[in-house]
Amino acid sequence: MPELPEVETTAQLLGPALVGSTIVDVQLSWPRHTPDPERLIRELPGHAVRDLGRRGKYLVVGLEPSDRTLFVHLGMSGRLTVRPADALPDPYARTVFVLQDGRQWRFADPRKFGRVLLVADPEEVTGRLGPEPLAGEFTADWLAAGMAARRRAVKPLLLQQRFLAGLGNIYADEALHRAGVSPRRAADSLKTGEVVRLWESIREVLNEAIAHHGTSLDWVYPDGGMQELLRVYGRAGKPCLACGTPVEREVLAQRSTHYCPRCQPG
DNA sequence: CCACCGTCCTGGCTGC
DNA sequence: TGCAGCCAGGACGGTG
Repeated sequence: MPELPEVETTAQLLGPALVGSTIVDVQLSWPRHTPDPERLIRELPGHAVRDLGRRGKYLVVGLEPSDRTLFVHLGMSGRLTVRPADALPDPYARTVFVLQDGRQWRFADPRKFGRVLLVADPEEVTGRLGPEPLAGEFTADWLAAGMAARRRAVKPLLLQQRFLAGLGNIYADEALHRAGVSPRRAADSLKTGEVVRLWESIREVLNEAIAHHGTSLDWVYPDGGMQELLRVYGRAGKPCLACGTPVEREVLAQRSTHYCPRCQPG
């Protein structure tokens, strides 16, 4: 998916276009995107966008006058755009929020793995998420304690959103490479220095990706500039940028995993 | 707690 | 050129 940096980029790009706009209609061509389509159609119109934020990989839309919250998860292929009233239709626009001035806020999602959720209590969604990697709550000490309590391999642990919110397959691989930690290492086997390096690497790679508007993905962010800065993801067989050893790819926990066998031993 | 599998979906790429 | 098969950024639920 779109991971944390891509969602953050989306929130920053859409904020100026959406904040203050009122939603007057909701059109669903793929109702399964949302658990209760009729409720969405009934309750959302009339609300204005108060603010736009992000939590983990969710776009968080604060609404007024009621204090309901709209969450959008982009899944694997979701893309959010705001288009003029007379824009050509998008065959992949599964949900269209029509704004008062006629513009269309579109959720296009070819693979249909995305989600749209309207809730009264945001905790219904955020309560199942681990800490924000870029917030103060995510400290090296917290990471060390969390890892020490888990025996599973470190990469699948980093992908678990209830452990830490926002990392996906690309940035998990990148963070582990920067930290010099093998994705297969048991979480509780990392030494303190390795945990600290991993903590720094996670924050570094996410901040860098946000600065470059995320990574180019087929359906999502064709202009993301992080693509060329990836060191292992998608580079199987190519030399590690640090040591020249060919990058390896293997499947770990059902996910393709890229790493340098020399920089990330074990 | 954890490894592993299936499921939800479609489009693009690869190789025959 | 055509096309079947394989692959993909996520996440959940079930099983052992």
